[in-house]
Order: sequence, then C-alpha cells, then structure tokens
Amino acid sequence: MRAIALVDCNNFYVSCERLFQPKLEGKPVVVLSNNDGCVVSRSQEVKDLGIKMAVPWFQMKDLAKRHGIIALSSNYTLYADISNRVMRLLSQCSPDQEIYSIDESFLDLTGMDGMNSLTEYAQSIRSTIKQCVGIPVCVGIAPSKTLAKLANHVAKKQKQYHSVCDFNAMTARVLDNLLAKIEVSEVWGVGRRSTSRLQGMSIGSVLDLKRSSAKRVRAEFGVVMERIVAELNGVACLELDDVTPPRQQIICSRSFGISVSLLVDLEQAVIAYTTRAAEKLRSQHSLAGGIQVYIRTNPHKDKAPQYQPAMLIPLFEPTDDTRLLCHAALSGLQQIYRSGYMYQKAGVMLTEIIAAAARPRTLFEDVAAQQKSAALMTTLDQINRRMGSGTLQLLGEGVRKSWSMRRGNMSQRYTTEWDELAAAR
DNA sequence: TCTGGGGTCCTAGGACCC
DNA sequence: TCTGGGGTCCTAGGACCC
Repeated sequence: MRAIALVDCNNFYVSCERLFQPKLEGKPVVVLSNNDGCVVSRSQEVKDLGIKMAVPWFQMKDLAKRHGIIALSSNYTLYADISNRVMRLLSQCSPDQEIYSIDESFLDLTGMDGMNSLTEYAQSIRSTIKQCVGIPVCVGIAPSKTLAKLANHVAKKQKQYHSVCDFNAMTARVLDNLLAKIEVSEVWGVGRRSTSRLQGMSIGSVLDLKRSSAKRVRAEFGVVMERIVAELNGVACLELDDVTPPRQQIICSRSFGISVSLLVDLEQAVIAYTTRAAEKLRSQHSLAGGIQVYIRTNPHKDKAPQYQPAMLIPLFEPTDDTRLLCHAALSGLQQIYRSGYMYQKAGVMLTEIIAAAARPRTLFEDVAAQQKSAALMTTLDQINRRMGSGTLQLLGEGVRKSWSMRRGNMSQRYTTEWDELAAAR
C-alpha cells in the first residue's frame, strides 16, 4: 500500500528558541509575528491555557502576566537555519521528499517496511532528528497526503501513540472510529467558511465527510473539496512535489513600527521591500515583467480616514535589476500617494515572472548594459551574503528608518552570525 | 498605544475572436 | 416574433494554508 508520511516539528519556533535557551524548557513561551503583533507559535503550556493561534499580543498581555508567559520576537534567520538542518536529515530518510513548509515535510515511505514496521522506522526518524538537531517532531503515515495530515494530528494529540500514528496499520473499523471523533474543521483544506457550510449539511466529523456523496460535494463546493473526499477515502489525488517550482509572484510587505504620513518614509520602505523582493527573484533565477506597489492605512482604526491604493507598473522589459525595479516602484508610489493619511503598511509584488534563461530578445536591447547589470547584482548579492544582509544597499533605503518594525525581545542569530554565536557564561 | 507575511489554486465574469 | 456557439485570455475575488 502507498505510505505517505508527514513529519511535522512540534511548536517549531518555540522549539528553536529552547535549543539555545534551555531555561525556557517547561515554561509557557510564545513567539510573536513581525512587529510583535500576533502569537504565531505556542509552547504546550500556552496551548493548555486555551490561547489560540494568531491572537493579538496586546489582547492577552494581562493573561500573560498572570501566568508568566514569556514572549519572544520572531527570529526568522534562526528558524530558517534550523529548518534546513531538519530537512537535510529527512532527505536521507526517503528517496522522495516534499518540503511543504518551514516545519513540515512529506516523505514517501512506500515499500520501506522491510524488517521492521513503518511505525518503528518513523520512531527512528524522530530520534535521529532529536539527537542531531534537538527538535521534537511527530509523524503521521497514511495512503494519501490529506490522511497523513490527519494521522499527524492524531500523533500530536493522543499520547498513547507516542508521536507516531500509522493509519495503514489499522483496520478499517478502527480507523473510521477514530475519524468519527475528529471534527471536520481539522481536515487539510477545510477552512472556516467550508466548515460552517458543511455543518449546515450535517457533516460534522471527518468520517461524515469521508462518507459524503462525491457528486453532491462537487456541486456544492467544487473540485477542491471533491478531491479532499477522495483523499479521505485513501485515493491519493495529490502527488509529492519534490522540486519546488519557481514562484509566480514574489511579495514583500510589512507593517511599520509606527504609522507614517510622509512620502519620504514610504519611499524608503518601498525601496527596502523592493530590494528584498529582487534578492528573492535573483535567487530563483527569474525576471519580473511588472511590479505592483501598494500602501495602506490601518483598517483596525475605523474612525481614521481609510485609503488603500495600489498600482501595477509594467516594466519596459523583464528585469531582475534592483535599481530598475525600485525606479518603477517609486513612480507607482508617487502616483498613488496622498498626504493627510496615516499609513500603516506598504508592500510590493513582483509579477509576470519568467525564467532568466527565457529572456525575450527585443529590437532595442542593450546587451552591454545587461551584462553590467548582471555583474553588479551578482556582486551585490555576494557581498550581502558574506557580510550580512543589508551591508550594501541603495542610498534611498535610508539609514534612520523611523518606519522599521518593532522587535522588542529577539534572541541572537546563534547559528548564522559569528558575533552572535552561543557562548558559555 | 498595540491586530503578520507570503504564498497557491479555483471560479466567475467580461472582453474579444472567429 | 425571430439575434449562435465555442473558444481563449485576463482579472478580481474568494478560500485556504502555514
């Protein structure tokens, strides 16, 4: 039988922080989103207090004080590096791996149950990762990705499985009894809207959805939900994507630490974000044919005047040159900017992305200029990679950066910066 | 005071073509 | 009285994920 495993790190960001600050072990800890806005990772102690994902931090400050919850700003440099280490180990556990997110990976384990059961194999994967990187993970195994997700959910929630749950090792009856006790909202791809509509159709549990009529589901919800039902019945519709395709759009946007109203501040932010987006574009060897720029007032302040314009600037020809992209983004910003508003966020989106190798030839192309641009961008990226991001930047990004985000309590970048390494005290 | 950021896929509807 | 049928492309918006 097909055996797809989903390996998922437990409370990933909190677990990364605990690696280098063992004093956080056993304490209630949360990691906050950019600008220390919302809770994005919770330790088990915090989950047990009933605190939900994505709760705004300011709403739970009182509760946090009462229970001594420790809140850390997010340290994505650290998390990305730890993730890479986990993923590299997992790649050795199966010939077929899909890295699904920063803390999750699918593995195809079909036919790998030789001498031992897959449960034992999954346990050995767990202990390898714990021993080599220090991150705790759970493993779910099933004949489809959607079921593997659910098996992982069971492995996490029900202690008797000891962090590994293999649906393939169960009889159909046992599995259905299990699925009958899980709410339909836990299914991968069933969000808030679909949950309430399904409940209106008396489909409340995973088993209800599994047994529902494919035709009816197709008519009511479309092809996506129809596939989910098939996957719940053990028919794999979603294959493992082992090569990540290049992004079709690249977004860089951020809320400001404080609201800004001046064009000059917005210009700095837009240059900074375009610079980041262009770096991502070059790292996947692509060119962008257009760039969209947008700015936004704070939608939560309903008494303040609201304004959220956007503008797409087509480029004369596809490019990956930070200077050309910034020039286009700034011209868009200048057209949509109005004074008198308090802006809370800005962003840019690169669109019409093509492979650099597929650059279209034009009558007007200036090959010498293209070569100079490529050499400059390569040098820029090399210096910033070696000396640290932002070592070399466009002057227009500014130095003072009054708009930059709040990060009140960030840990060191223990594994990627020489002067921030963990040290014995 | 304080509410994340970055993606994907699907669908519907309009414009346009022959 | 009576006004085709089928296809493509693009865009905006919805829903969802982590």
